[in-house]
Amino acid sequence: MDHNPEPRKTRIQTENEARILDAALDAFSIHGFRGATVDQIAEGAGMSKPNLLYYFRRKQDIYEALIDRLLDTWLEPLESLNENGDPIPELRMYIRRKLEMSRDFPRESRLFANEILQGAPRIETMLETRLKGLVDEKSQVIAGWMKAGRLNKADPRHMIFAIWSTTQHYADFDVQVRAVLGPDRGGDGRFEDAARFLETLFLEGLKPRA
Amino acid sequence: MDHNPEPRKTRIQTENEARILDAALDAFSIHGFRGATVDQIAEGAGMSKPNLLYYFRRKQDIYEALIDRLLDTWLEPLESLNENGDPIPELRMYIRRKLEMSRDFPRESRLFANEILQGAPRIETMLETRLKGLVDEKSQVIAGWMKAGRLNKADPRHMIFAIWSTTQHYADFDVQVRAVLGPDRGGDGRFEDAARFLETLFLEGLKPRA
DNA sequence: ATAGAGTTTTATCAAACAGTCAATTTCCGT
DNA sequence: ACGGAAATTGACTGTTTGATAAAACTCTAT
Repeated sequence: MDHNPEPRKTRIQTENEARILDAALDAFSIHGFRGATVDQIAEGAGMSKPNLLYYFRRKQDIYEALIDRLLDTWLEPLESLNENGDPIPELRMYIRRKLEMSRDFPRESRLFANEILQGAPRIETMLETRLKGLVDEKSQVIAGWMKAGRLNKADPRHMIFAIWSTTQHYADFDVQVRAVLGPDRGGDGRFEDAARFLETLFLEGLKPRA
Repeated sequence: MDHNPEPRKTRIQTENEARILDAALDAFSIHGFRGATVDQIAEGAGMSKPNLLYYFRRKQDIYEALIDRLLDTWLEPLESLNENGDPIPELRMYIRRKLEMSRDFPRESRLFANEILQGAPRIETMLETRLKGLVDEKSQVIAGWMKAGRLNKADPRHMIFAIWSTTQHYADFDVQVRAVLGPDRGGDGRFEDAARFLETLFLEGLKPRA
């Protein structure tokens, strides 16, 4: 019995949905849900507004499709934090991967930032269930490492916040970062400089050993 | 000669402008410039839209007034970083004050975040001049401390980014922070927990001395 | 108390907005 | 090549939005 007659997608449908989501990512990541317009997205996707609305009936449907697609990718680095690995390389890896995501998917990062800034009206439930669940789980792992003396004792949850904020900063506040660094240091090398700094910060801290 | 006949403000004018700016801060900090509406601000300020536009002729004028008022307050903590003080207490103080600003002025922080997220079209020049100038100056101070062996060697500019991002995270991503911490740890104590963690992170790092 | 500046409201506008509809055109398996 | 499904379009609707004009009202200094 075919109880889930998932309508198979045509070539054109697949292509156009991809074009729409890409253009919508441009718009929503900069202006947020309310600030972005359907006309703007349609123009970015190279099609008329009615045609766009043939694929996504409401503006909100586009937005939700984007958020859904984003979540798995976004949480994957934390999910793959391995309890049985060495704490230091595990942490180093996590920071590096989060920073790479800021470099490679800045629009996705900004979309997420915009949603949270606006009070996360559309993903609040997900924050309280899936995200909280994941952080709770990984906090236990980190707390275990700390108890075993393999990491300095500190609040694991705030540690995760610190990794999120420092790495996502290079996507969300990119304009500011580049303005402050100037043309010389603000080029492509800024992510390597950031990686070096964050490794020092998170592992060694700033106070000399004395 | 009175070449700048600054029109002195009446009582009503002073009161109403304050009410408008307060309501506008609510709206712009959540929805950004495009997403916030004049009607919404007028309602928040408890007056009709034409009345509001009697005080600020264009929506953009309200926004710019807010940004102007914000900037001095926002940069003050970094400005007061004292070259002649001890590096460790100076850093500790700077982090603490930035965190207090996130706690006491979350709307202002979100307004700023929204502006940067949107590519900072209205303050780009200021970022490249005033902000860059200040960061350049204070980076020299920090670099001096590092050269003297009073701080671990690291990129001062990225160090400032790290302090900005970690502290502002508690204002800009407040919804997420509270969702992840849950009702028990997400209460008013979260800023003290954050302060403790950030002090450990920035001074000691996470790798045990061993 | 009153004149004039300062304030508020009613009515209104054109543009931008999300979304609909019927008619047309394109695509694609047979 | 053809028929039906899929895709596209232009014309349109009702609403929201930023902004204006003019008339009516209120405050305050004299």
